[in-house]
Amino acid sequence: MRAKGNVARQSKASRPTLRHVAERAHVSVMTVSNVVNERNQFVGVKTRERVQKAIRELNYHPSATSRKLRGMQDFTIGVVIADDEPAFLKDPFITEIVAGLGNQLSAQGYSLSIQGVRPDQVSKAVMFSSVGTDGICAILCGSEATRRRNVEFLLTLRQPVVLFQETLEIDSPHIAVVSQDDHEGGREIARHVIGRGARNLLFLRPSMEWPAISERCRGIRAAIKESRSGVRLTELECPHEGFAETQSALGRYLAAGKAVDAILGGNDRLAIAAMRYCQDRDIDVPGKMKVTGFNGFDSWRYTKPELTTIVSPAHEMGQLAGRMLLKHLRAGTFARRKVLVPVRFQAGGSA
Amino acid sequence: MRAKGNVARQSKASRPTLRHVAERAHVSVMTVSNVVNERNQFVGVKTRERVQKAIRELNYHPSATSRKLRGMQDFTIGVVIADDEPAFLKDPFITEIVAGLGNQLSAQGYSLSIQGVRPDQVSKAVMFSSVGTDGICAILCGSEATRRRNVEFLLTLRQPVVLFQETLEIDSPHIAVVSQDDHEGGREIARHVIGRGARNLLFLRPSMEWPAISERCRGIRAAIKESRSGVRLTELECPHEGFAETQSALGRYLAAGKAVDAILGGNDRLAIAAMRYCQDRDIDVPGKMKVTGFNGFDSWRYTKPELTTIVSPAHEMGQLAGRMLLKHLRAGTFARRKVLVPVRFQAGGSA
DNA sequence: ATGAAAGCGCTAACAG
DNA sequence: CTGTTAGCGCTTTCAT
Repeated sequence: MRAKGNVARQSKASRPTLRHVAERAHVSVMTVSNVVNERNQFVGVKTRERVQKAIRELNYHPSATSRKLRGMQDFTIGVVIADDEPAFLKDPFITEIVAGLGNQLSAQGYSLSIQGVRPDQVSKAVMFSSVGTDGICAILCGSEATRRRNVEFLLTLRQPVVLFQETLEIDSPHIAVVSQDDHEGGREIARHVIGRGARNLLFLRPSMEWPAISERCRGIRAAIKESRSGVRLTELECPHEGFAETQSALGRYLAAGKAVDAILGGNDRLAIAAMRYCQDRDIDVPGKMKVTGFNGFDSWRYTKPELTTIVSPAHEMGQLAGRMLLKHLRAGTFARRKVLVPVRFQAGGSA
Repeated sequence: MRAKGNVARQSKASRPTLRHVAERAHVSVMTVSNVVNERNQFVGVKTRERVQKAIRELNYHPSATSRKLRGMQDFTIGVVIADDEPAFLKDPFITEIVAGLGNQLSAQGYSLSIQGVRPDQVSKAVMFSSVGTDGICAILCGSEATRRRNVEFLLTLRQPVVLFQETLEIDSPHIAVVSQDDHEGGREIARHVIGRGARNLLFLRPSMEWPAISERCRGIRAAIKESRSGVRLTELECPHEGFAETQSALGRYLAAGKAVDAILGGNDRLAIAAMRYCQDRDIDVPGKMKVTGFNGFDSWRYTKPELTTIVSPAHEMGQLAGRMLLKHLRAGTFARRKVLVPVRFQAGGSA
């Protein structure tokens, strides 16, 4: 199937190749290749100009796929985001990671391929049905068993993998984990509210299991233990993480007469829902009820009083993952298989 | 360079190929290929089992790159997001589009490649340095001249292109534009505040030029014209779109003694910044000052009173773009080159 | 039902 | 400086 003359059909089949350029410039394909790749030492000035002219006239763009096959490198990193909802980029924590990763990779000539997928469908993702990446980043969620299974699967790909916020113990030299210090974040935030007199804490967690959430909760427990006071903690699961659902779950809990003087949101969205719920019922924040969030990116500013929260280094985490992956591609191994990035406590008026 | 024995080096070089599987199963590569692609009619049952065993044992995964080259199709759509800031996925409008697109493409066996890039660097994006996509989606911004140049460039790629929210007139059968009805959205929101008595409107626009913002502004002007009243509109540019910067720009404007009774945010973030500014200075919202946003996804719920805003169909726009692109890949042309998706006015308490 | 050959577009290695 | 050869991993076509 040859090109159909000069009608610019918009299809791969009709895109010019090195050979077309070579014929047009009356040189060999190799010379064109040399020009395209700026190996100027190997090409005479006049020849180069002729070739460049042909390239322009034919509107030649090299085929990434051929280069990849020939070079046995894909110059692509794949990102899989496990999520139950189709809006897999809703969480700013995730978008910051992806943006950081993407920027880092672009700067090094790599592409980013991205896919959102249900936690139980990871191994069936289009991204893995055939492999066109040099390395993988994954943000997993779901039960330990599900995550374990997905990690095992990723290992079969024979590519370096960076996981975010994963707490499973993994014993492979080709899997690294990048996390923020959620434990310390939880500890700091609990210490803060306890220091301000709170005694009955309520932790709001999304129904979907994210390992990071459990870490935050463990941090809170650690702070309670350290305080040696009679502080109590209850966990409340908020189905679907939606605004209205969160508020009605909270409403049911409070209506049952349970004493609560601090609500610790597993993330900012949960915290804001709770705060608005209180304010709508004239429960003074922070007077009667302290409210804290987690992973403040922008939304902590949206409320009045501003949200006391933990600022996440998500963008840096993405960049870091990119650097680690590319380094593994060169070195064949990860220098560090576990990296913990510090978080920052940020006081607002809500607690 | 052969594989290095049985040590599982984690590199492309050592990944098993069809040939390895074929040797192990004592069949030809073609037979393995047939098994992998489930062309069961061409393979005997016993042979198939032997091959599957070899595949499992060697941990074979087909090479996407080879398939792409051989099939002259990349099964990949590229998304370029022009943005001045590195956090190119910060805007939920964009993430919803990307998620919608990604979901649609995955469902059809396509991958999504994504890159954020400065508006004046689009043509230098890694994504285009060599072409490994079948089609392109672009969210452009910047001046008309810049966008025009970028569109021209995209045309040289000889691929179908879907642009979001683009207002330039483009005359190519291979470029389609998907937009939400920003004009109507602006009109509705202005009509609303005017109906409630506002006479001096202030439109907050981000300093980066987005065509959609201009559309919203035009819609506002249209509503003012229709109202046949002495309503006045001023535009205020908010540098960097940041919270503090927006507030100080607004502060400077109001301090100059200009009369304003309604602030129309070009997007929700700007609106929320303005609303918080007013509330901190005891300017009653909506009593003394009406405030409206645009593109409410979640954050409209974060404020008290809740934000009156326009709900964007961004996810659907992404899905739609995906369908259009894949259809072009089959049909060689776009059925419609301009699609306008309706928006929905959503009343809150802020206006 | 199975296999051999050819070639997708590109580049490393070498020959002139 | 320029050209020829071979081959990356896969699938289409044709032969057995």
